[in-house]
Amino acid sequence: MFIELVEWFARNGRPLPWREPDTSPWAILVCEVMSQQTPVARVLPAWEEWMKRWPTPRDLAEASPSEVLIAWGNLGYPRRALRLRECGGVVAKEYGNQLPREREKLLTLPGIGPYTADAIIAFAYRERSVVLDTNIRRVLARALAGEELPPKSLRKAEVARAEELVPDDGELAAQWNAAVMELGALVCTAKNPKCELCPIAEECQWLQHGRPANAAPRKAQGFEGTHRQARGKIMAALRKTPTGLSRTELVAESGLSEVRFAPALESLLEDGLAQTHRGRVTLPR
DNA sequence: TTCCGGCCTA
DNA sequence: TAGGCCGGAA
Repeated sequence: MFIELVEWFARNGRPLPWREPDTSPWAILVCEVMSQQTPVARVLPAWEEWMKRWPTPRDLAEASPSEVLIAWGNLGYPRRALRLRECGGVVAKEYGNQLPREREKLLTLPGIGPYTADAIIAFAYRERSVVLDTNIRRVLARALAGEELPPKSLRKAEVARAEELVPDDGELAAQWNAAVMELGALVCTAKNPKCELCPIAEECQWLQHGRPANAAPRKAQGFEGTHRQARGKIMAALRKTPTGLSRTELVAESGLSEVRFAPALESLLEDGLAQTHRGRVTLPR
């Protein structure tokens, strides 16, 4: 399985700039955080500009929150932009501006959870780690367990199953993780997978069993999204006018009704994504 | 309109 | 361990 996947990756992997060997660990961290929520096509230009502007953790930490939020633009989930900046501050102060390599230390950094820590260990430091993002989880669920999709939350058994496949050698482990992830992104997709292009189709339990649908289909998103959407509209208005707006102007600019506006603004203030300043609402200074 | 995701909180 | 957080593609 290793050879098939790594050879497939060598031929079919996308030439993404952060895969260049001279990419710094910090640049890879930035890319991972951006990619947590956003398709590669939109991360690409944002990452290029971001790294040119703030090449090291300290550079980012020294920028103001409002600058950072404006540069983050519409990448989504702006709390993560603030956490990334805080993360830069911790790395600058506690680790001499060098991203640590130990998993336990990475996990203490703001905005860095198990997936991102493992991805950094693999892709920045080329050391062995068990990377489990949704792409990899889906590929393994299909190939090994014959299931269409993995469960929502990670169980120990799933980690153990993945662990067995990761090579001992760090460089080979990094290649394995990258190859499985890319297969999930390009071929073994959630919908309409291209099994005819899959290098491990012969071994895939899911394909051999006729691609059965998941036992319990994921429940529909329903009616949510309105609050998040309202937050997004307010953030967009604040990015557009960094000098700030009166509350009345902000209601108008966001196009929200008062009943949607009020709780959304309140939650943004609580999250530190906005602040009030002499009767005006602004991005955090 | 529906779908996607890693971190964090409760 | 489930649910909230964002925006754009399909």
